[in-house]
Amino acid sequence: MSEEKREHILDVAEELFGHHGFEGTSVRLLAKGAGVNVAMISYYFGSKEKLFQAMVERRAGVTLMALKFINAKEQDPWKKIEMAVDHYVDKIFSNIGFQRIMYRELSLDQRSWISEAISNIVFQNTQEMVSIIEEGYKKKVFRKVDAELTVVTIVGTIAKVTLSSLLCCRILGEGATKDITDDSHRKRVKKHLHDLMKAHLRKPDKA
Amino acid sequence: MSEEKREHILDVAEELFGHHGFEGTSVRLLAKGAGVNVAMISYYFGSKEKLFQAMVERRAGVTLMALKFINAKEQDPWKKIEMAVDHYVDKIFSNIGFQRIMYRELSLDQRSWISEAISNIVFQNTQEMVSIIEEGYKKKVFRKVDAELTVVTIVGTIAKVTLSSLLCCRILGEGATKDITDDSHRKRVKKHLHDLMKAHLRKPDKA
DNA sequence: GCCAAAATTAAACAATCGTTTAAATATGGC
DNA sequence: GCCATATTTAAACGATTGTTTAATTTTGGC
Repeated sequence: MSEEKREHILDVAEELFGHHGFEGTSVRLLAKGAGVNVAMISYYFGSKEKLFQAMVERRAGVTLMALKFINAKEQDPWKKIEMAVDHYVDKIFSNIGFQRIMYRELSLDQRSWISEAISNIVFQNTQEMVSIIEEGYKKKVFRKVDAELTVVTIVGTIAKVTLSSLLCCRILGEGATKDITDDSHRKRVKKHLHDLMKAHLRKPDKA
Repeated sequence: MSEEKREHILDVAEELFGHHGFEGTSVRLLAKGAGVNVAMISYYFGSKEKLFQAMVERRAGVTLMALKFINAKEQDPWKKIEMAVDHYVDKIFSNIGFQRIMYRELSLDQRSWISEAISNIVFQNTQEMVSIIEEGYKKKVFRKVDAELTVVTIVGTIAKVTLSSLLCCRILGEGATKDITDDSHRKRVKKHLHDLMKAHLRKPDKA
């Protein structure tokens, strides 16, 4: 099979699985969406579940390397946190569909091996973020906080905003005209998280 | 139908929908789980979707009243925020299954009327929390922050922790022995959020 | 232009889906 | 104990599920 056709099917799969879930997306709908015959899904990928797996594996693990790169750089923890937050926000906003699939899958007990794979990815990313915070302790620029839950707060905030366009636009209250992918939302989330982390990690003024 | 039997079916439905999703839970599985004949689901509730609706409506809207009660009390905003956070944590930790169903449904384009209903509930709760923060502005005890995203941060943190037992226990790293519902997790999340909000909302010391 | 391999097709497969039917049983007022 | 109503049952309904089959078309090296 041509590589571009395979990629096209995976693109369509990500789109449809994102909107309707795994069980809610039939093989016939996938085939029609990709403009191929129903039998081609089994022919190319083996099964619906293996197509799902291929779709997950295509996206997974890319974030980790970027985080490691940020963390490896020789610079002050404040800048690192800021860069990591920006990277997270950009990454998730650029892959909202896949983001929703990941967290939906994590909350289900349906395909445990995929849940575990996703869990591994998220866990490794979290650890990388934690090590940034811990470096801040050592360099005595951050106060002691609950590092793990601080990372959860960052990721959780972004995940919540990108969970639902409908809800996000109502809560952020910038009119229904703007889509969730609008740049203003992205900037606003970044600003909020920078502000939040600055206040949260700053050492108290010695009185 | 006896009220207790109806409640029992709804309990089982919440459990199964929570673990396997709407499309992943067959009517026959629901019936077997509740110990009734398959036909009884249609007989009692009309359809699988109406059973789902009944299950959602049973839980929805209860949180809002409690929040309004907290907000109505005459006391300082710091105490209100603390109480609201505690209430949110307790509420969500006590209904993890339903929590997962809500956010899963919000991220899907499958049953739009249910998504809208859930969106309404979450939005109203958010507004109530925002008004607590805004009262803090007026009383000049909170600094100006992005109130809406601050609420998203609180809810997002709790949602992320309760999303997956597997992931939560790995990130929080307290051994696989402890379940996600363990009291220590709940306390730790409360402490983190109290600490976070204190740092985030505190007015900077005038230097 | 030929031929084996790969790709694509429509049709059929058994299994399961949500729901309905019609018969059997249980219930409660009289 | 009788009868109308409500409940419960097993069986069947047509539709859709994911996958396979077998026939057909397309492809690329020689």
